[in-house]
Amino acid sequence: MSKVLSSVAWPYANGPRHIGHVAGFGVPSDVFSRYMRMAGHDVLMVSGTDEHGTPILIAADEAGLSPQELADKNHRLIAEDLVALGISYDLYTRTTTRNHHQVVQEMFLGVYENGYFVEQTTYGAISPSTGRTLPDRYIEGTCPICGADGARGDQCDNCGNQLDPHDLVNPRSKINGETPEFIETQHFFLDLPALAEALTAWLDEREASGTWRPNVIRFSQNILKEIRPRAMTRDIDWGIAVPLEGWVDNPSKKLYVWFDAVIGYLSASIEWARRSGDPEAWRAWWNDPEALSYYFMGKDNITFHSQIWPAELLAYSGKGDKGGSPREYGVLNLPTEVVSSEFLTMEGKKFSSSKRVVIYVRDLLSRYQPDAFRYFVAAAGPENQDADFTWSEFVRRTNDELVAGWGNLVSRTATLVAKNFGEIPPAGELTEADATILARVEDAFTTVGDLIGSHRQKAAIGEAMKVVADVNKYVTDAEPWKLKGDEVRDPLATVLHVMTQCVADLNVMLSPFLPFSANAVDAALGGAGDVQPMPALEEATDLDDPTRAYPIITGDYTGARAWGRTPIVVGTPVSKPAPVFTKLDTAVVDEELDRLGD
RNA sequence: GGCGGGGUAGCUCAGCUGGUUAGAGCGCACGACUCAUAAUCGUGAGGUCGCGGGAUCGAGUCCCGCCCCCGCUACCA
Repeated sequence: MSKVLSSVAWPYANGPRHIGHVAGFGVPSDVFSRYMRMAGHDVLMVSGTDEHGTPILIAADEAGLSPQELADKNHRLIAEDLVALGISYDLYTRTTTRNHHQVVQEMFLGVYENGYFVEQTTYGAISPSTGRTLPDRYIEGTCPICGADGARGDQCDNCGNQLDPHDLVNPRSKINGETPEFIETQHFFLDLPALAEALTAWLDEREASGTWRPNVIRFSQNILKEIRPRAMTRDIDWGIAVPLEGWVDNPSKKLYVWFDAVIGYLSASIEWARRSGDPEAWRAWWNDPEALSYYFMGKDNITFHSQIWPAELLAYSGKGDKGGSPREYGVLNLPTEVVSSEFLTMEGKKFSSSKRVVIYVRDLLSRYQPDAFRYFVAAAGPENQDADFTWSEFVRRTNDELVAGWGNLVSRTATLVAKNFGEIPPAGELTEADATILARVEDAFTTVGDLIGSHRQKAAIGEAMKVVADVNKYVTDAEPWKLKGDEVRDPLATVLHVMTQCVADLNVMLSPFLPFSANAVDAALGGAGDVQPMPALEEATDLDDPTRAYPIITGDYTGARAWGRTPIVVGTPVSKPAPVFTKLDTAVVDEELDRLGD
């Protein structure tokens, strides 16, 4: 049994999340975490809403809200969506808590005292009307190279050249059209070159483990080659204050959102510990070198998890070229594995809210079962390469695989048992076919478990579904519906017992993927419906500010079923079940396509 | 431009360090069965593995060139 930290990417609070987001970090992290708990590990699963940064300000301005009001609104929406998906966080919190601010400032001071911050004067754009940093991408103008209009500050889409915003002809703000002002400004840069050697050693060691996805490790090593200092502060009035004299009271200098967001993994662990009653409990996952940590995200976040975050941890721990020693948090663990998904597209196109090429989590779950979506992501998601979500494929996967394959096996098993015995019958002497299918199903725990443990969820659920087909075949061959009469009462009981055991096993095996229906199937077989514990939304008080409350996601997952066969109990009453999965009318394909923009 | 990924049956995709007649699911055709949300089981049709070269006894699987598609490209989050 190991301590396993399950670190899930922090959804950004500038709006509700679409299914592409949760396909990347949500479903994979939950499948993994549920499985690891069942396998006996001590899992701490944390995340939260990322609420700082320029896009929040822009979205708030558009909505006529303050940044905090906008973040409050979206944090709640996002948290509700994640609960509805059944993502089993131990704590899902947010970055505007007092606790998070304190932890981020402590991390800053640790890095600062060890000498890994260098103060530099830079030349940057600000909005004259607000005084805020104007990021490159929010500046547009005429390309100085090809003369095309509409070039962005970072790059011209017309000629493809990398640009400096200052070189643009007639630069203007994309936010309000005003002409940006270029000013000299002081910032703290994280001295990444001084950490490059330690980062390289860490990545080499991780590569040697052979567990990282090849594209993630290669991309990470690649960006290391061109490593250079990066500014960790911004001219902005929304964010976490820089905890140094002359800076802390400056309302227009804040820490860069990414500096603080990745620290969320640590601050959420600490918040969880404080709420659990043992404020030091988080250390078992962060200070013990034996503890494992897995980070789940979409590929756009790789840089921040395989470079910036490890660099912050190394710098705080005093493990770069400049040495140093940690402060109160001690030496902190680096990621065991950065598990990145590729991207999900929507009907062949990139998700785009403005073009209405999108389906939000909330809208999908208002019309379809969460497990149908979870199944789609696990079976056909962007695990190793970009994957396309289409409504016709979603309907097909649901109807032909979930309903017709697995749901039907559950249904025919429970019905046969209910009709013939009304309870789980005892097994008599096993035939070779009985023994073979029982062994086949039990062996699959190892195969499927190993695949989930190595983040090959597509292969894992594919293998489980193959076993479902094998059990269906066993039933067809055994023909229990032909066993009528007292003289075949025992053989009938045996077949139904074996079927029920196989279904119960498969239900446990599929439960990390399909937690809601796992509980329904368990109930259909006369169980308590408690195979998979579920997360809940709670209204929590800020630990350091009694006047403030916010929703968190938490849960008690200690009751998760063990990974492996649990013998069914003879005599358990079983009645004819209602369908567990809803078959979809193929008309929904056209209905949903009509909702999309062109 | 740079980096990365991908182009394999109608569709979605497996094919690890090269080796017998290239696989799965779905779809399609035919058959079996009827316990089951018309679900299940079997059989079959269907591919010059993007294009062109190359080294090899032998390549979808290695090397070179080319053509398409997608993503990332760091002070955007």
